[in-house]
Amino acid sequence: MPTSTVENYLKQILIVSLETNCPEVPMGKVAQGLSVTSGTATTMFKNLAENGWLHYYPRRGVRLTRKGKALAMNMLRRHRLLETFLVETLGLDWSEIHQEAEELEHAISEKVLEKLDEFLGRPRQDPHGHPIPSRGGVIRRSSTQSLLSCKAGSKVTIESITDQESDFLKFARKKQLFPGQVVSVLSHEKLADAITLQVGGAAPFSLGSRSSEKILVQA
Amino acid sequence: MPTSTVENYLKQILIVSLETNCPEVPMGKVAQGLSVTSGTATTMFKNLAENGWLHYYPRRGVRLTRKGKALAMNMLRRHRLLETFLVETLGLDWSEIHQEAEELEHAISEKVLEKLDEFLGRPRQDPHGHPIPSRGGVIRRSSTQSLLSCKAGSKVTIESITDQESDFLKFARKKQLFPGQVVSVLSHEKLADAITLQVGGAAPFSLGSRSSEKILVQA
DNA sequence: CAATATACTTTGATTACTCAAAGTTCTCAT
DNA sequence: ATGAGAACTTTGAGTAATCAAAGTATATTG
Repeated sequence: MPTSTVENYLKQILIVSLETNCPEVPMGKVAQGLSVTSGTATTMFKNLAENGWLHYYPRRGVRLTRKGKALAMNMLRRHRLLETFLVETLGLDWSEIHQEAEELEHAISEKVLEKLDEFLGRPRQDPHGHPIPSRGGVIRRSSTQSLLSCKAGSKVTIESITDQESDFLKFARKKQLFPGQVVSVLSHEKLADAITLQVGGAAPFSLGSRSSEKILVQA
Repeated sequence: MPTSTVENYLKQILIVSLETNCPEVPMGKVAQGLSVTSGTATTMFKNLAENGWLHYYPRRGVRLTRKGKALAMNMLRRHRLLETFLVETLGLDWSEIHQEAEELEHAISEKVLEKLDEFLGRPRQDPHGHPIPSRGGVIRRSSTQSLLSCKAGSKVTIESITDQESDFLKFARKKQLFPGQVVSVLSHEKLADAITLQVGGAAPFSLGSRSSEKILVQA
């Protein structure tokens, strides 16, 4: 039985590999994502490799085994179903659910998870717009296009917000940036590192590249 | 911030002290309840005392401080609200919820707990018939009368089942022994250590003293 | 190609638990 | 009041996870 620390490492590795579209993940990204020192992550990687969760290529990175990926996918499923429950059923705010789910995902059993999935009506995506893996670990491929890659004059639909920071999410909601919303790109100044948007009839506003990268869209 | 181990020790101490109606709890009962060796519990007690959760009287036992009791009550509240949720909302079976709640109670935040309480309609008791402490840590006094103390010919109402063992709970349900049920005591043979009951129109059956002690009733 | 910077690994120590087994104190029945 | 047994404490050792700091390999850049 994996400890919750093991679960966290594997989930983080999966998240990075989904983000970068590359199955091999460097040590540093994982350590940073989990807020541990690089030495700690190295030690843990050797441990995880010994237990068959991943392959460890020193100074190069890690790659999840089938077993490791299955567990990581399951963690993502737990996390996203719990987030959905917290928003849909209990009425918590979009911006405060990440940390809550982060704790609960290690405590919920497979049986309860199944009942919860059923209770929620087997949702396909969480409140951030992220796809929820199926019980078998299959996940819908996310859009590769972010607001940053949109041309001036285009009109796109928000698919998801790939950031868990409460402050950013609060800001996004205030500006009506959430899954399903239609956004007009008024201008895109590559050199100024800024993109100007309009959502619905509200006043136009600008986002820098850091922020617009976090918003995935569909044409 | 207390670890979940600390939470478990304090909750166990509270449970024993409620059961025995005595605020001072001997080491052994706690160690046994938590399935740890007596040495482990002793070490932990010193630690808990140092951190102000309880008073430790060597070779005599422990007594929760105000702070310790507050946390323990809160754990009981979490546990019982979660059990209620698992049965009422998700439809899990009465007999399988204890272990599930045991894990979740350490992971749920105060905020989510509040929302859950509201969602459930602020229930006063859990599926086993145990009172749910209020947010302030107030708890309804449980009945001191068990089936064991009932005379032949009496007719009583079940208040609660004070056992978490899945097998016993399954048996109890099969025999229609659950909170709210009315039971007739047909005979009570002190020497034979047996009590014979009838619930509704079903066939009478007998319980030993171990079992009948676990069923609290109101006249 | 050497110097440096970056990314990673190793080492030694710490914290929060846990157990087994040896040692101590207390109680109570003779 | 004493000696046996129960209940408790102490001791020594182990596991899982962590960090800081020192060490090593690799890439980049002048």
